[in-house]
Amino acid sequence: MQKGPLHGHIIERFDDMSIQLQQAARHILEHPQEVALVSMRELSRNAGVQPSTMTRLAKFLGFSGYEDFRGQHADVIRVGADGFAARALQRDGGGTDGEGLAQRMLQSLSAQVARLCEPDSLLRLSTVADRLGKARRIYVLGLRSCHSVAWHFHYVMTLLGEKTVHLDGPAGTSGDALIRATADDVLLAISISPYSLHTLELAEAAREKGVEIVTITDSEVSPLVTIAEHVVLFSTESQTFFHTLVPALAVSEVLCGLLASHDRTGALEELKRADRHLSSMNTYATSIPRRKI
Amino acid sequence: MQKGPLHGHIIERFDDMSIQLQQAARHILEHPQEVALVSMRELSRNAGVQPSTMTRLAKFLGFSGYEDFRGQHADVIRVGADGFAARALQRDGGGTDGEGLAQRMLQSLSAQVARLCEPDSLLRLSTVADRLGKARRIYVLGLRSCHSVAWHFHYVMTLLGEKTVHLDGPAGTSGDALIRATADDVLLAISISPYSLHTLELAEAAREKGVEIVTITDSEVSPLVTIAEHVVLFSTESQTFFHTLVPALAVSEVLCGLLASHDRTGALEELKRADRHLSSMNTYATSIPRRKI
DNA sequence: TATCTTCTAAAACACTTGTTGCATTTTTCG
DNA sequence: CGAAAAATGCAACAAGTGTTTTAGAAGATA
Repeated sequence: MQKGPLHGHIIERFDDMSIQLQQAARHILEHPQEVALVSMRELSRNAGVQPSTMTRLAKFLGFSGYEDFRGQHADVIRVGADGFAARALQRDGGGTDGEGLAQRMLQSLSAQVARLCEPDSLLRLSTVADRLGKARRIYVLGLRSCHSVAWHFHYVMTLLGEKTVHLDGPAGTSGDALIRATADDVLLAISISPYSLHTLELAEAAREKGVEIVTITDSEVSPLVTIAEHVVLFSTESQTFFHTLVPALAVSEVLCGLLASHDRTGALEELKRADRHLSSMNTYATSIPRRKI
Repeated sequence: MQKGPLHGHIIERFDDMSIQLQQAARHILEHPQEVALVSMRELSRNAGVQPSTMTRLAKFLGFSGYEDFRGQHADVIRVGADGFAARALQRDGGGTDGEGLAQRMLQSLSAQVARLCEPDSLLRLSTVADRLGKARRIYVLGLRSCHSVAWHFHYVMTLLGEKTVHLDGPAGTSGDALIRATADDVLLAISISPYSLHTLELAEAAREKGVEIVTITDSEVSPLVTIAEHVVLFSTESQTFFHTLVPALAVSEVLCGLLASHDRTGALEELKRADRHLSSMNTYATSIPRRKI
């Protein structure tokens, strides 16, 4: 039984309460969850107290009213679900309104990434990594907002070899690379709600060619789930009007990491080759350019 | 996140639901606890659905009404609290070596995003957001691995208007858009070590035209810092051979959020326009395609 | 005991809740 | 295309919510 800071607060002030208030408080100490789960009137009935007593108790404890009191209890339940989000609750709220939003966004993103550590997620991740590792070739498909994730996955994988093909040609040729896809290949499809129609069409087409589908998507009821062999889920919730792709990118990177760790020596070999090539192409600034002006 | 038998039940019947029912169900799948913790009307508001739809969903799932439905969810929370011994088990849980790496990666990523909440970071973020907000136009530059971040920033911003120009033309035309850049504009340059030479060259060229540089980069000694007016830093440390871009993407999203919040009503207006256009173009799958095979 | 203060019970209040019937829109199918 | 059916939004409803006010009961003080 979890007992938030409220628990201690109630005990502290217990001795100063009137008999009725104590009776109400005692019942709440024994059934903290019920505060959030049932109505005040029902709670007061169960506690053998008048409804008004509950309001008085809430105010006695320093809340603006019973609804505030219940809100706190609800929060305890919410964060109790995954202890990581507990940190998100400890917002000190300082700073300008802009900084407040930024802080809320970042804390929520951090928590969402942490939530991917659940056993179920981890299992799915390693399953998918295994499947991708066994594939002859990996076709990577992610349109619109998911382009960033798809491309990043592809980019990292190109450093490790040439297993991946990015389905994102210009001039509407996105899907053409699938021409030579076979049953030995896998399509990694990435999409979030609202689901791009083109992604679904291409995935369906690939499936009909016998290509196995693996998907990174945002919900159990994503249309991709119905046609995919393996699924990894992530959350897209954000404090803003648009969906976040930070957890999705994290998933993508983890998959890259797992794939690389399957064949550590081979990966290192390929990396060296990429390094040599890129430096011979003068791609990177090897030293910080002195200011000439 | 605990997901009772209700979870499976909803998924099972999901395909038979109408669109509105699906939207409600989707929200509940993602926030099962909220069903018990907030009122139906508030839940429906958060799900973007009419209150009646919730009642209908409950009945569709075989409950006598919404209150029954909520009761079930409350029960899940009640028993979940006691059976938290199970959660302790999943903490260090053995798992395969692959899962170990995944877990380490995710926890580290989560921590790195959380570290962006430091006051210094928050201040830089809001400063940069202000500067970007005042610019006539924002040129966005991110090559190679940073392409994903640059593109995602640009993509989100296109939903809000046409302030941004993505410097990423095909066939080596990346920088051409800078032709019409003036001192009223800002270049948002994103780069990590090893720094792409082309990025530095373009940034330098822009600066000579009087364009102010704002950069999202990985170090105080990044070459971009020397020519940039404002800087936001993030970490790229990862448990793998490649650098992570998850914190960078988080920074980008926060900037988008801040920019949108500067002009909330204008942003909403633009969003509606984008919505109308995209749906008229039939871009998204409005319903899950029934399996025809 | 008389008086004052504190506490409790009950009722009235304004408001929100979950629900339902109806008109309208959208989809389906002949 | 047009009729039938399904799905949706809207508004009204009764019931229940948390709160406040009131009057009276209980207890303390002198």
